[in-house]
Amino acid sequence: MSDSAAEAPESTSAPRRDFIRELVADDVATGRFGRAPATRFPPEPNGFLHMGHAKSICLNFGIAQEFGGSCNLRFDDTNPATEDVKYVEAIQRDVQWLGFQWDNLFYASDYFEKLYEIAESLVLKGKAYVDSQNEEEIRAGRGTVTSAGTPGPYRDRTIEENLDLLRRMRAGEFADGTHVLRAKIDLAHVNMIMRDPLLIRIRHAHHYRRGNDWCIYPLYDFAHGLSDAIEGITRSLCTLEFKDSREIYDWLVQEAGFEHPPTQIEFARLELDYTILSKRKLLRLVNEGHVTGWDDPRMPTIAGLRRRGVRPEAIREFCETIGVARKDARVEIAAFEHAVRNDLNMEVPRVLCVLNPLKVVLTNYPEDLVEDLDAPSFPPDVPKTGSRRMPFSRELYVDRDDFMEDPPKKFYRLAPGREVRLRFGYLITCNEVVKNGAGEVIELRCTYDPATRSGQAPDGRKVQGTIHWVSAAQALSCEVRVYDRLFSQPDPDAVPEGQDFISTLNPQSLVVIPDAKIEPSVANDPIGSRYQFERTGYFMSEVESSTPEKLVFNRIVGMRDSWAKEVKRG
RNA sequence: UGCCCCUUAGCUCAAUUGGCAGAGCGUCUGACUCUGACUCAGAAGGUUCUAGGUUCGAUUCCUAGAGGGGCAACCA
Repeated sequence: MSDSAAEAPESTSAPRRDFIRELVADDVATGRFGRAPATRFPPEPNGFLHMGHAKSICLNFGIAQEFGGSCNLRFDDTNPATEDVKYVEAIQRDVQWLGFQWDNLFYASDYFEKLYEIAESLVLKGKAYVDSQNEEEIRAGRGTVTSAGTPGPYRDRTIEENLDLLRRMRAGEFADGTHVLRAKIDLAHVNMIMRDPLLIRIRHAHHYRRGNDWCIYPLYDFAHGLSDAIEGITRSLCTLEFKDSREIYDWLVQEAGFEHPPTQIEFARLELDYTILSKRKLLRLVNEGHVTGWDDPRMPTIAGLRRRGVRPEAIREFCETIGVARKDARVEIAAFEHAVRNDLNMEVPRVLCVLNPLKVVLTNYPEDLVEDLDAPSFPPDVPKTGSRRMPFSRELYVDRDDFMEDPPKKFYRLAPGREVRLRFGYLITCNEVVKNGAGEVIELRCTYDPATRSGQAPDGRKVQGTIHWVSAAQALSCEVRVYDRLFSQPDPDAVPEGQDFISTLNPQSLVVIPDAKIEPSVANDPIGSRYQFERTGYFMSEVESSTPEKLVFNRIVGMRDSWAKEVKRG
């Protein structure tokens, strides 16, 4: 102990400290809890995990890792009406996919007996009573934020009577809603939550885990802190809206007699531009068919992001950059997209894919020649190696966006009389524009310079533009699903009276391109492979619907596009 | 109308606890480039919500006010 300073070596790369980590570091330094830091991630299994949960997961599990503590996964399954085993399974899969492993897997529903014992002990101490008023009467008796509540007629029942009633509640003698167990605190308390909060209610319902063997269900305020205490949690991290619950949390763990009980710390929940992070609202999107399911690639759920192609590394990095504070936070989607690109940039191979094909015929290229061009799969600044062969021939496809008949001056792609470089290939010049009867451009007739196979002109002339292409005969047809933000405005809830977030759904959030053309080298890659389609974005072959015969790709995120900004500016 | 929380750059967060207000993202410029990507360099951007007070000195402490948010489910 004399050399305690040596036990806490200074880290050269100290993790970013937020106010919670400061507290935990202090706990460790002072030995406040007499045990290692212990956290928990406590979802209710009534929906899929989303980015907001990811923030909480990274915080709780991250603290455990950084401070040599532990983190439990606990299902707060105290409401039989909303919960389901399918959510339990999805949540476990998502937490692990994010890269975290819990020290213990617990269920609040396993604590029902212990919680009941605590309830009896509260009754015995005169700290809780059975109230037999109905819901309306209880609400009326609670008063309002500006006026005190008034005691109901059952508040002064004897301990014996309360104990008898509570036991009979448990035995299933009473119907739903006839009785409720309440803490006996203060009906005039300034904190509404402390006005004799409800502890236990009767629910003759099927619980996905307990079946029908239990009929009195603890409410959140009663179950949560005591569950934390039972598990030996030190710091119970939750979001800001539970601030007022802290008082009942402390009251209960103290009345229940826990030594060095956990304490609650609140932080701001995450809000992200152009999407919604509320299980209730996401459930509505699913139920009303606005999306295909919880794992629709447009959903901000972990399952949706995974299916879209986002890697867990990107989510973790994002959670680190947004930090933790007590201020309501709405984060720009650009910050998330940056994290996604930043992660993928260093990891995935490059490939050429033409989303909106426009035929190019090289009039001076031999009719039946097919060359094999060597194309490195990574740019020089990515420390990975590998290359593939790209067939090159007389008929190619380029992207319609890369041609303008009457280009503005800063457009340095293809246009009549202009020369561009085909990525990994030759320099070509557009000589002729072929149109159909409707005046639409349907083909470009170009010439290539045979001396430029290296991509360089021997005479040293410079071309500014390099565009992507595929060889028409060898290219694979594929479906590309271009996903965009789910909502059309940063705050989907900011709507006029009488409307709700559904009205702000972005009708362009999914654009399906049924017949894009991709280079043939990807033909035998496993489904679920990620790529950068050069100059276009990051994509992953769709796990649910891609087949070797018909490849389907999800767009994970587009490239940063300064030309698009230029165009937008006019 | 009561109690509680929050307010620092466009956004998210820092500021060694009272000592010259910084970073990442975004924006703009430029360099580099066979991706208008990446990378690199630089710039713009601040009445630290406001008004008082304490102090040699306040983003930090105190008072009042403004704005935003939470609390009156037998949800979590």
